[in-house]
Amino acid sequence: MSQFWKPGTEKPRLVDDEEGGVLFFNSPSGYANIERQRQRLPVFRYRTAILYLVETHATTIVVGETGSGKTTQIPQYLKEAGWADGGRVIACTQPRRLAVQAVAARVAEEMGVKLGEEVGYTIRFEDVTTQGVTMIKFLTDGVLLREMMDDPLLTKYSVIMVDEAHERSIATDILLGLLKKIQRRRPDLRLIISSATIQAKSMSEFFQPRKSRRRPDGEDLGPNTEPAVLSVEGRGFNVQIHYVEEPVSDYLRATVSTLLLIHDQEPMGDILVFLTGQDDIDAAVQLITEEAQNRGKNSSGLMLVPLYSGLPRAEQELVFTPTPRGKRKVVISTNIAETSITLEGVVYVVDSGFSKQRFYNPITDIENLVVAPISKASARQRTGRAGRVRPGKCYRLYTEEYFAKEMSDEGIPEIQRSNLVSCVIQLKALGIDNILGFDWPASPSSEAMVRALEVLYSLGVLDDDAKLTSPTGFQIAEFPLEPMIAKMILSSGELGCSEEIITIAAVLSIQTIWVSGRGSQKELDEAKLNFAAAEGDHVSFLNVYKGFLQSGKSPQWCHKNFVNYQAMKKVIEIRGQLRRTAQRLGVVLKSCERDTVVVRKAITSGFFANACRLDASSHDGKYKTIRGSQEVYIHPSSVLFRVNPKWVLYHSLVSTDKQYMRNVISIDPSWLTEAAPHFYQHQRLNSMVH
DNA sequence: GAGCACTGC
Repeated sequence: MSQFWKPGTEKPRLVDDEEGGVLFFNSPSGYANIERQRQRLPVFRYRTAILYLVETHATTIVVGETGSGKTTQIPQYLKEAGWADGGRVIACTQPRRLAVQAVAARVAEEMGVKLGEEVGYTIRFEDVTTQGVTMIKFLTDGVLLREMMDDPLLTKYSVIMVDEAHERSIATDILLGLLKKIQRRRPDLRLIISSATIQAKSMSEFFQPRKSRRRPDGEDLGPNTEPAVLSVEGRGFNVQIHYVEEPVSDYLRATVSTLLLIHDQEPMGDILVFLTGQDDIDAAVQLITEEAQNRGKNSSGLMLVPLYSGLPRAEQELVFTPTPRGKRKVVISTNIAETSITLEGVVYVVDSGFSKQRFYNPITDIENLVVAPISKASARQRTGRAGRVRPGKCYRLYTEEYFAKEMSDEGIPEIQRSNLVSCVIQLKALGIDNILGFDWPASPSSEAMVRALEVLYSLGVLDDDAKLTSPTGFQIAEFPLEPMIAKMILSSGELGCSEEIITIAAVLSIQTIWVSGRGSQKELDEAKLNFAAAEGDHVSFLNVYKGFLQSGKSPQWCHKNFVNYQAMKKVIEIRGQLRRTAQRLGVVLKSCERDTVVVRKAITSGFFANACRLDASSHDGKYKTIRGSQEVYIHPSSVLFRVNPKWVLYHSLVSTDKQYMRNVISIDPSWLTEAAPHFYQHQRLNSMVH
């Protein structure tokens, strides 16, 4: 989301909204009354209590609702109480980059200091801190995990506050597990776990010491290891909740009619609608437009604004344009508006009760995106979006009984829904050898862990004892990339094509380099053809990158070629970081010029497990994976679509009605045995070739 | 000839 705001620019003003989201703030606040504002926050009443608990307890869990002020105030209280004395640093982690920047800026302003001095932040590509000067440091939890690779005990921090712990992202969960471990070695360290709701109980159980030591009076045994729990009320307005009386069969139609009902009967105020994805949203916009036309004049005052992350930046920013007088803004959004973006002025929320969620099947090793019912916690979060400026109303398109009896309290933590390859290598690199016995806040399935161990073993990252190999395993862990991509970079050094492979790795790290939503699909396809390489998509990426450089990194060139300029800038940035990492690890930086064979061999060294063979008996482009004989097809967006080479490698699978391979190259099967003899025994492969 | 919830290093 960093496209919304660049540090150092003045407008629009961003303010932390206590949920890691960002609020665009209209009226500038005066410096004079900052102190008074701070004291009006609900958390202020708990200042002494918080400081006392942190002083006396190893772990303090703060349950703070929206608008409590915990994120901005607690680090300042800690600093005022001396936790940053003697060169120590107070850390506060956030799940998202933009939240890190916004909160740091806000706290620096409240303290009247220059951002990057006493108050700083670190996110990937940006370290706005000064060593020896910065006392309060905001950072993404991913960055803190990376810091642990150099300093496993995080010795420079006196207090670490993990904010938004209820979101249960993979990085947060790994961090919590590791911090619990660190605590035993560092009695001086204090943890604050900040969570929005109910999870406090399970969180408190997690931080409960296995056997509680008795503390004889007067003896200093360090802090109490029992976690303390403190609740701070929020400052949101009351939101009235409406349920449907009967379950709805078509939530899209129900959404549209609810929306029009609100518009007809309720006073002015913007509406926020939660749907699942782009398809839903586009369909809803069309339905509403048609319905509004049918109904005539009364429904003409709607300003429909779709919102999802795939939308071009300019269109995303439309959600922040002030609602014209006499109009009612209707933002139709994915989950992005649940946590990442906060909209000012929303009074009505329509909640479909669904969102798209990732699920991972360790047996097939496939991640799937599925429309699934949301949790109660999610429903409450969505509801809260209506009470930011004045009392609001939330329309839930499910019954009250369903909410009470069927909905789960919390969603399944991300770590239990994901492929664990990156997560396992990170723990291994931090010296956690017993992955299956690691104390997780929520344990992933052993199948998923075993599958990750297998993949890492086949990549040569782990040895027979499941220990990180040296140097390969340690080197791969150093890269901020999926291990299979990192492996491909290491091999490229030996094959003499690291410059090309690093470009490919950077492109694969971002969602897409193409512009979406401008012009027709046909135009985009034609534009892509200019860069198409017979060898496949990865080689085509190299052509785009080359063209971009030759144009002098021109935005006009991008526009003409349907290439996303922001994405290309990101590619350059990531590429730079990967080059520096590669150099540090002794990977020879070299270009292979036009030799696409070595490029594809390097890709094969990382992705050999994703090899597929064209099924000769079928004529519809059906492939079979070598590993599991699964039926897969080349995605129509690939340059190899309908080309159907006999042997291919894919980067990832996306499953809809069929399993589609995305980002595909053609290979020679002999490269497979060359790259991974242990994985492809000769006999087996030979029998498939003939 | 079709589809990409959302983050992060």
